[in-house]
Amino acid sequence: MTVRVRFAPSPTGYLHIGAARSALFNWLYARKVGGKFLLRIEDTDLQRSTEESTRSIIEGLEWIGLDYDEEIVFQSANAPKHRAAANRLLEEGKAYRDFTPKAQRDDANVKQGIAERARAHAAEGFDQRSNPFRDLPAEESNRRAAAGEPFAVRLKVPVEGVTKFDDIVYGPQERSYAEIEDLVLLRSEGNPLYNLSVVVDDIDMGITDVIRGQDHLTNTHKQVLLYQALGAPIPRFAHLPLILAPGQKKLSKRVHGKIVSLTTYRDEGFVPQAFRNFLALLGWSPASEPFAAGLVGPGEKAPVDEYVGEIMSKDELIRNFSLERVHRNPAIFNFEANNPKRWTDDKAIWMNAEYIRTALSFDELLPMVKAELKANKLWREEYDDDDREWFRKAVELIRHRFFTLKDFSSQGRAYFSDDFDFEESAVNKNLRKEPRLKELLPQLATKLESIEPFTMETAEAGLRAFADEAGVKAGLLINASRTMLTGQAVGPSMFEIFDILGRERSVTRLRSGVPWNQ
RNA sequence: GGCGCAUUGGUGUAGUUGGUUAACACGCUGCCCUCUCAAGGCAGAGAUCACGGGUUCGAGUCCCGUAUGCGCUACCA
Repeated sequence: MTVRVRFAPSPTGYLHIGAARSALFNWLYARKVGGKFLLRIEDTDLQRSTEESTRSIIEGLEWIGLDYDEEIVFQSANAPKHRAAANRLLEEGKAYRDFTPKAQRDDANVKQGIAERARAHAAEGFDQRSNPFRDLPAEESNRRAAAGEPFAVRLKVPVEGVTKFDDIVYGPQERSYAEIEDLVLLRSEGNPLYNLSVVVDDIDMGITDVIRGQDHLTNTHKQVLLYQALGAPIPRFAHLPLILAPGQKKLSKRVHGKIVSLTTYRDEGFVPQAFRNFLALLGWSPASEPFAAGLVGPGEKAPVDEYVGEIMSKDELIRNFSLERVHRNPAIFNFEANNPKRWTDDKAIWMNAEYIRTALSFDELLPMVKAELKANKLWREEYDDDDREWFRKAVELIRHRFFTLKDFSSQGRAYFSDDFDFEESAVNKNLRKEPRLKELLPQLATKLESIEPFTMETAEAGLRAFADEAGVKAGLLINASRTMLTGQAVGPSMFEIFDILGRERSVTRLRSGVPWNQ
């Protein structure tokens, strides 16, 4: 049977990186086994669901390269099916009407209220099967319903027994019916609830493998009960460890802000391949090669030089992926809220840099750099045309020290525009500390103008000769030139900068008095 | 409170029938390279494998307990 998996987010906000990771694992699994990856938007909570959020989910998946098969399913459109399923269970006596008036809950402390009630129940030896309407005769139930009395529909969970399932990640799971309440299927207003909707839709979509967050592990028992009541085959389940904040705290937008949203990474200049690679390694890892290949027997140490790298392309990720190697312990997303250098996980930033400088080919990198430059009005059409080779050379020169795509328009600005800012610290360090530079640099410019031909080598020879004549160290002129030409104290080799900027722009910038006049 | 899940350096992880000095990546420190900053190369610090018992000649690996964290315990999803 063909594997069919789904990613089923509720569109109540940005796409959380934990959800994105779930989507990724579903997708990797589907691609690995030649199955189908489906997308279902769980928009049953009409108050909280927004179209904007749906859009951001779809954009997020597209950005990170997860393509889905078949049409998107909107859960709200299936409400009639969910109701029909509940009514069928009602008719078959597997569910019942609960005429207890709906309890009012204040949204502020729901969790706390639930815990308190549960504690009270436990203290008095509460029986989950104590609902007085559970065994109301059908005629009376029908009569009261017909009379317009509001009711919720609950599943009639048997008094004795256990639900069991084998989780691919967490192993065999068992839960006594005594631990499971008669869950509500339909609210008194007639709207289906989460567990019912999920199960009915998963059956409807022919889902064979349910891969989702570990927060649903105990819910699964309720869903197994529903599959059984509905007479449908039970899919395989694989629950994924949660992604937590430092200190093992829940990663939430309210306390952690934009760091949890996938789109943040797009907006902050992440390469999608890099972020996908990073995410894949959160809660999963490939078998290290010596073990995978059987090169190392039990008890033997794996030779270090056979370690499999962590930088994996889409195909490598798919080839190596397996649900069996997903971990059970939660992964911590490491970052420091008040440290701009570590606004997100170090390793994510490192991996992004790795993609920018080496993992990506120039052709793969080009469209991203282009988009970044365009967004900052630094793109010129000639880069795609007459200046194509120059542009390539410039990008190859600077990409090796960048961490995000944004660096191309900030640190890299001086390569693409004559209108760039001088960093105060660079000016102080490389220019102001030596007053003679104000005179020397224009003289250097004149010297460079006389050099024929103007190349990396001749520029270097010219500069060094000029330094000797002037009786200063070459390093002084080199560092000063870097600041004059790029506005910065750091960057590529100075002679490569001369070469890439060309004689005319180099000379003009050396003569500019701008940094001194600021 | 009940039930469930987890626990290997700061972080992500490897560690496949229990077997010598617990491995790799990120981060950190130092050195080399050098016109700066990265990158790269080399070296290093950092883990009594949550804690306490038990089984065993031997436990990160098996068993029990404790602690901590997380999840579920909703007419939320």
